[in-house]
Amino acid sequence: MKDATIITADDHPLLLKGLNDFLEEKGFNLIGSASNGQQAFDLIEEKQPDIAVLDIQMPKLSGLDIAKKCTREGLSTKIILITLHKEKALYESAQELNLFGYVLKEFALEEIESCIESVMKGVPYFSPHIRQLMEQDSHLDPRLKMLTPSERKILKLIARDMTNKEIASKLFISYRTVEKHRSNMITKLNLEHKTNSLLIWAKENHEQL
Amino acid sequence: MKDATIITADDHPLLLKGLNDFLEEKGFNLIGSASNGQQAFDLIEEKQPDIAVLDIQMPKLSGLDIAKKCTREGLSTKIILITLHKEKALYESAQELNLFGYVLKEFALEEIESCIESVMKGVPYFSPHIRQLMEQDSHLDPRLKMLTPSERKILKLIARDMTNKEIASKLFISYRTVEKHRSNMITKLNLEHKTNSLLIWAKENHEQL
DNA sequence: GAAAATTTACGTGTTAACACGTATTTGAAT
DNA sequence: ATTCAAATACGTGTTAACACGTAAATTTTC
Repeated sequence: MKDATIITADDHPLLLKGLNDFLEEKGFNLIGSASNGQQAFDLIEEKQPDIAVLDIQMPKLSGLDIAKKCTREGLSTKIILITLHKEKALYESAQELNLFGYVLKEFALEEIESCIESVMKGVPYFSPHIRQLMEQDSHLDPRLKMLTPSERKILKLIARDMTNKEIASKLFISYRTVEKHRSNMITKLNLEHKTNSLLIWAKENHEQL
Repeated sequence: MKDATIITADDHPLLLKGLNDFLEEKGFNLIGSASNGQQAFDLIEEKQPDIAVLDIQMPKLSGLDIAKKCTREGLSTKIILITLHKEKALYESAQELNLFGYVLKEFALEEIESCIESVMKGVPYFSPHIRQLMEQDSHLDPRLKMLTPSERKILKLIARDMTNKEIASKLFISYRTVEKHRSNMITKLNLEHKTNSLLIWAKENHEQL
């Protein structure tokens, strides 16, 4: 069962060593390893492994970029991403790309093992941890759910440093409308009644918008 | 020479495994390992190792917090920090705390080995990489050097969401003075002449302040 | 197809953040 | 002792961001 071929890639040598050591100790069939995205993709093309365990953030080519290229070029390598961040977008695009797993770096080693073993059987594995986080949106500010679609759109533009007038002309609406949305959002988000509170909030929370 | 006692701590199991495996392969005298900050500090107190290799970002107690506590409690353990980010503040506070080394996660394993060996001899080790980055301030916005001390102080407070009046009363100066500093900073930093340009800039660049 | 939510928009008023000029004081360097 | 940068502060004016109320048009939902 453990004869499925695996390659790994990470730009952090320590982490890569930890991962490779671990896989070898557990008897997995590790056939290659890369320290950046381009190398990783070349390796996948050359060796056509069954599984590739990739870091998301790598110089030149990210793990996600690699997943896209593999899909485009019809490579059947199943991809497991390892990352520091819980990004919802990834989870959502898992179906479109050949993403078979998604593991956080802080997870226990057992979880990584489970993930690889599951993927070997062809069963996608997304940790219960992640499921929970994603589906409950528990890491998101619950107040965000109070906002309507238009409000959200405007909030994103605020986070991109646009003024009410700029937003208004971009969206072909009156700047007074934008002002109103802003005011409503401040109420909904229960922010301090200071002049730039919304801009500040948008800047600080732009990740989750 | 390699009989100096070492403990390690990191909340990412893979990285911790990589680090520990590496140290043991190289024949270092690894006597303990922790997976979070509190555990790490307890371990240092208990075993009083010569060297502690700590991740900066850990739950509960960060690597820097641990360094502070060790200094306060007179522990002589020499601390090496491992981190993802190049933070200037760390480099600057190295002298005050018992920080003996500072290594980026993307560094090669050899560099980590060099660092530990150097610290064993009592010689602080800050990678040439980091030196270069820090001293050239190449990653810093050169415009920051245009700012005077007072301006910088105010800019930091702006980044902490304080209004001119709040800053003024905190610093016991007139809010008009703060306004003037703000205006001058906008000119010096060559920002867009929009109402919130300085707040935006401060928010986006608060890391390097 | 009626009810509810959302989007659009304005009137009116307040405050914070800026521009630009000017001016005094202070501390450090020479 | 003088010079010069920095810190302090005000006058005056403009603009952007908010509060709060109101209200019509549109879309969604049931």
